[in-house]
Amino acid sequence: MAQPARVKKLPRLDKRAWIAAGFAELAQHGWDGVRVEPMAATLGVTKGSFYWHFADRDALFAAMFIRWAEGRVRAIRHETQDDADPRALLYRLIDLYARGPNAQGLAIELAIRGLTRSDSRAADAVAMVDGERLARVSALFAKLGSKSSESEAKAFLFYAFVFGQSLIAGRRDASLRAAASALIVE
Amino acid sequence: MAQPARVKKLPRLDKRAWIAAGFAELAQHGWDGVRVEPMAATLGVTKGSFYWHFADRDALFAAMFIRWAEGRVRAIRHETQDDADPRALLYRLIDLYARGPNAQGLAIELAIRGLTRSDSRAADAVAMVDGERLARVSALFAKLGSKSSESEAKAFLFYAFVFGQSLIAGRRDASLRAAASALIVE
DNA sequence: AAAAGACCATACGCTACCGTATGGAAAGAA
DNA sequence: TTCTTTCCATACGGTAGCGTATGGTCTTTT
Repeated sequence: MAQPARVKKLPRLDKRAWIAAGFAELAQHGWDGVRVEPMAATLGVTKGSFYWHFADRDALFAAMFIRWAEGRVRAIRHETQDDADPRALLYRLIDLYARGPNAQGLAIELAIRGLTRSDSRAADAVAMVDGERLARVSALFAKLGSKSSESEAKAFLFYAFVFGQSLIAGRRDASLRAAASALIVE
Repeated sequence: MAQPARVKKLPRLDKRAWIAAGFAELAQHGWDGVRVEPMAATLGVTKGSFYWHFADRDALFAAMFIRWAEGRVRAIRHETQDDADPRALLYRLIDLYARGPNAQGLAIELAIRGLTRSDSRAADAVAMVDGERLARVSALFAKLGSKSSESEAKAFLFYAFVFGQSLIAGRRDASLRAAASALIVE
């Protein structure tokens, strides 16, 4: 009596559920944590489920790359569609990636970027996302009056800063972050 | 006849050799690649050697954190001691971390930074290095005429950009990188 | 030369996974 | 209901790597 309780009733998982579980592990323990049997345990199933949905562990990785890229592109388009006040939007974007909220998503992004050297599929996904981001932000800077070449440079600087800041900031230096942001946006 | 040749004669390794091998693996295959038995094989010894020098695999990690932090701090002091032309020095620093040269060191740095969330020893090492870097670069900006608070913000922006750029740049966008660099330094 | 210490080889037990094979149960179609 | 498809459990065999135990071989000291 007293089942593990980890599960509501009958899981009946699909690919999506496994991919989501993969991202959860990736965010917390890196690629090292994305292992079939432990994930099956936390999902309340056995690996029999996994190997029905995926050929092998690597197939899950591939699916995660694709899903991540698609999701990111969609999110970026959504985040940048309200172009009433470009300057305010830029500040909001910085906040969006500033460690505090969505540490999850940031960890995932960094983990995927860590593979770009060795895994071409990861590199493709990242290239796709970066292309979308740079195009969108570049457009925002153009709207603020920059020339085409300058807006591209600013967009590059913008995103390089956003990611770099997430790497070096220790959660407390909010004032430093704000001051540096102003240097870019203003 | 025809030994494996991987080794000159009698290795007789010490801690340093193992740590160096650890960094080599880390740069190429991430923390996943830092495994005792495979490393022993490429070093031409057996793991008997490893477990004489280190208590366990984790002890190697700890040693790597410390060595990395020390080496980085030393390097930064050396790189920034020639303060004749601060502006030129800043450009040189950017080049130093721009993917092309020293992809090795960059991969190591990113790998270590990837652990800061889960491993406090890695977090300590990174904090130590960042502190040194920010202090040094901040001093450079001060020398260029910035006020204390502003020079700190610029230093923060500078290093955030440097690392972020290494994450998103695809080796070819040298012109973008140059334009963005000018936005910071000038 | 003999003893002490530093370094490594060999061999072993053990755990954590991977992937496969096969037989069910659950859910939908006929 | 019966058949079919979809999904999962169970049970294997296999590998890679961790850490230990023990004895051997250099190297240095006395």
